[in-house]
Amino acid sequence: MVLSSVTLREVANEAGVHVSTASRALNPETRSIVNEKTARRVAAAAERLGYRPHPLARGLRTNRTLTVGITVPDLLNPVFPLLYAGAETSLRDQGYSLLVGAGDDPANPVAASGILIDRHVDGLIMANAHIHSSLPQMASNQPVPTVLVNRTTDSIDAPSIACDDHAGIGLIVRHLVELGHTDIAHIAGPQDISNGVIRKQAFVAWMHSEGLDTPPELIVETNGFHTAEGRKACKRLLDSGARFTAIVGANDLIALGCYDTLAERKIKVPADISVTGFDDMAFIDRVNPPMTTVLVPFYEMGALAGQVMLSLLTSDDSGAGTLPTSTRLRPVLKTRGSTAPPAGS
Amino acid sequence: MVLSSVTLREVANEAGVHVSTASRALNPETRSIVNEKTARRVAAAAERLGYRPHPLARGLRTNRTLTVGITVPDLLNPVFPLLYAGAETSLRDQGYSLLVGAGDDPANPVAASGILIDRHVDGLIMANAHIHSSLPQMASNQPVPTVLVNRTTDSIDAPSIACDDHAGIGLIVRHLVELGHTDIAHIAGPQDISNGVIRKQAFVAWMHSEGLDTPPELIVETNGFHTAEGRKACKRLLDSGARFTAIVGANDLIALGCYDTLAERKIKVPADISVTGFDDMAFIDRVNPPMTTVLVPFYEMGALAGQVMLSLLTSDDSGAGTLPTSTRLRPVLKTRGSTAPPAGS
DNA sequence: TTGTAGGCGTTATCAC
DNA sequence: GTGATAACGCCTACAA
Repeated sequence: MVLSSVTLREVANEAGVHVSTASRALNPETRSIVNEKTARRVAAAAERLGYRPHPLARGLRTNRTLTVGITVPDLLNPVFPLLYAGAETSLRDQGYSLLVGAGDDPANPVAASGILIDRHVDGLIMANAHIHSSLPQMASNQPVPTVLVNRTTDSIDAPSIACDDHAGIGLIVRHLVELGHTDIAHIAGPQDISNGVIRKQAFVAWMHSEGLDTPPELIVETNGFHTAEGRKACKRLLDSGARFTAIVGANDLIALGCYDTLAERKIKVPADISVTGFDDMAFIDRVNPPMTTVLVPFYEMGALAGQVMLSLLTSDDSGAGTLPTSTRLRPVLKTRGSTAPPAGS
Repeated sequence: MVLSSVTLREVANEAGVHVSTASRALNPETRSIVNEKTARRVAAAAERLGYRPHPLARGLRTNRTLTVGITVPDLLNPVFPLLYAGAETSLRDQGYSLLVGAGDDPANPVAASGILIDRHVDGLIMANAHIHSSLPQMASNQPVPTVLVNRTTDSIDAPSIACDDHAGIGLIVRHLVELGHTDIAHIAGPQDISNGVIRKQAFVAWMHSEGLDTPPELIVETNGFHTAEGRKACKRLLDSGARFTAIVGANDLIALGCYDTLAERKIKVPADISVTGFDDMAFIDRVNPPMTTVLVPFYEMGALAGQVMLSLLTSDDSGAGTLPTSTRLRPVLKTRGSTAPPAGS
């Protein structure tokens, strides 16, 4: 239990030593310098008085806040709380707290991170990068140690952790082809977001490698990974008059939007048209019909991002020899009730 | 864009004034004391240099961090990100940032808030209170300004914002009675959480006021508002051999657990048994069957909690005349596909 | 091994 | 109305 605001000076008095000795005794890094016995006396005094170091005073002095910022596009998409939980788990043990910034404005990608930077976070985990996002700069005029997660971009030179979207789309396309589909549509995500681009490119590539065609009218783009965008895009697809028996959604929410539009038009999933998602977000296995999708390990991505951040934060040579690694996690196909052989077969 | 670490002293130099004058000129509270013209000169210099006050230095001096902690039981339940978003919206405009603490350990209710307190949050929004939770204490040995939200407890003397659970259960019970149900079971939440207690009591009260019986075997309790708990409780209910045609779940997740157990036993919802939830969490309208539930305005609750917190934080007389208000927001019945007249009618 | 002194950037209390 | 000075609590050369 946290009790009173005891200062280091009081601990020092209680232990009969001077402040600096108390400081050294309590700091793991410098504990070795101090006499074994006095160190224990100080520790005991600190314990007895319920001493808690003042984070602001310490931070002002050390120029570190033990705080890491994490920016996510949208907290209401359940995958991002999951990502957060992963990162938090990795960082909490080392004494770091997470400060969340939510927002997905492409025009002002730094908006969410700006407030975090102003608060002097020691590092930044970006899950909302746009392709042209630039690395926000820190008060010290040096870039904040940054880790990209979920989305990547070449314009930020930072370690990145993401899902192997190319492979994921491959799982989906092969699954549909095995079911007998040949006319497959794709509702792509925004093309200023890496996931949107990669999944679309992967879709084309895998279709071709299966010997299938990808006519332009069967690929439509959205302005966001949201249900409403999925609804609109699905309408465009249907209104184009093009024939297809399956829709590959760029993520689960877009695919959910397809559910809505198809239901509106009395088109049955999967009897008339198969629909697939991407992410395997919470509860997507319980919608009607349960959605065939690809699991993206968001929790693990977050946990890994946290660990990479830790290694960035504790690397002695700051910036020089740190190698920006790029990790791609393996997706897993989740076959459920939204896919079936095409009507004609 | 945040650029360099310019200090107040540099701004003062640039403007040709002393640091203290610069401080006063930049602080809205004290701007009036300083000469109109020099104030503008300082402001211009600050703007030109891209000055950002150092939050740690300021906080160390003023003993305020412009940070509010929010503790939630479980970020993976989509209602809590919603709550968070509401609070964040209210507080951000006033310059406050939110620090999240997640956890729901009844044995150590302060666990989640402890880390926040240690970081000297200016206030605490508790959404994870247990009935016997005590008010965590601040470093200053004075209680942190606290707002209870979502869950309440008498053992903490703080303003509270919650849903009118009693009324909500009334909506549910009347709905089921109108459908013709008379044998209605309740799967209650944990009885060390206000929502669990109130909803259970309300269930009994409303049943009686409808002239219906509540035999003890038709009321089972869970250890948490989770799907797994709902599954287990539903099994106990069925295995008791008692007859019933409807289950009132203490929240949506518990009701989802019922879906699972009932499906396992080939019992159809709502044909054989009707099931209701509580919260109207995201996507619960898309499960199979779409769940009849009661909407709890979590976003509004969060926003209100943020505003109450602001008034606590800006009240001049600290603690003396502040009246702990208690607000109950109105729930809304959402009739969907998980409820129907009982089989015999 | 321990004590001394200075300063991180800001605000508040003086005096001018 | 403005300037000088101290202090918030902590860490860290440097000196002893």
